[in-house]
Amino acid sequence: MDEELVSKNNCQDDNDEDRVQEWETGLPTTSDLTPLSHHLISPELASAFSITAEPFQTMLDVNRASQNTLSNLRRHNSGFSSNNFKSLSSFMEDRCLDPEPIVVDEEEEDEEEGEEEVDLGDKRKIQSVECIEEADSALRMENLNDDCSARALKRPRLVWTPQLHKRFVEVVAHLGIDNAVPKTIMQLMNVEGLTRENVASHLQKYRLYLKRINEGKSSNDQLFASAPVPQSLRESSGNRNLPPASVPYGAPAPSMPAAGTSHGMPVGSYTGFDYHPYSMNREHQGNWPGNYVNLHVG
DNA sequence: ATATAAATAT
DNA sequence: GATATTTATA
Repeated sequence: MDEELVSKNNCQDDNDEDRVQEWETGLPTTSDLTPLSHHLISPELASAFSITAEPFQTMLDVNRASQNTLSNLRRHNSGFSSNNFKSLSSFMEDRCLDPEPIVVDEEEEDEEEGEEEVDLGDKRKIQSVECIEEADSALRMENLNDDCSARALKRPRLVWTPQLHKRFVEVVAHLGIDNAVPKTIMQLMNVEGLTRENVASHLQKYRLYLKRINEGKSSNDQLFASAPVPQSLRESSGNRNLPPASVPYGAPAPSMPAAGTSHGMPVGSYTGFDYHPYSMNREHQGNWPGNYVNLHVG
């Protein structure tokens, strides 16, 4: 008897999904919308009425706001059919022409020590975070540089989406382990907003992962074991072109996580490096907010 | 899983 | 001695 109910619900979901899709297709694309840089009133008028203009918003801000909205929605509808969100997420994925690496504001992570202090005098340097926009940018350039550099200081926690990680792996493979150092990796990944320390941190984990794999091998293999990346992709010296979008990996011994090969999840998702059978990881359920996307590769 | 600090290396 | 990399902690 439950089945009937379930199928009914499914129908309902399908209907909803259709309608949402219909709704989505009717929406204007980003290019149709008023540019973020466009001011609704002229500066003169604004100052005449002592209206202070809102700080310039980049796509990053917009995306972040959208993420917050989504996560809030999700929180308030805990049992809600995730289809709707998937739909929404894909919507964002489709529409955002200026993708950013997904970041997430830390919230539930600050259990210990309630001292976080507002960041002041932070020596964190924003190395030429180009707020790229190939389009007409002459005007906003000035605003952008102020605002971006100022805003970039806070930098929420980076989430290594499958896409990002894939890119990372590709670049590392392309460089070869000798040249794969944080700065170079970062540059070749060419992902806006990605910092060197982001990469360094990830690289540390990745190396540990590689080590684990190689330890599992017989000592005989140990010689070549240092390179679980196909030789076709390895280059010892200069950087040529990046590997073509999807790399045909020859034989990743224990499934390489470059594409999603994890646990029960939909293909394409990625919760970390899966250490084959025995993983020291648990707590794998909760954290996958469903916001992926936004790899912007150059 | 990430970020950051501390220790080294260029 | 600044800047980048690696390692250790938070």
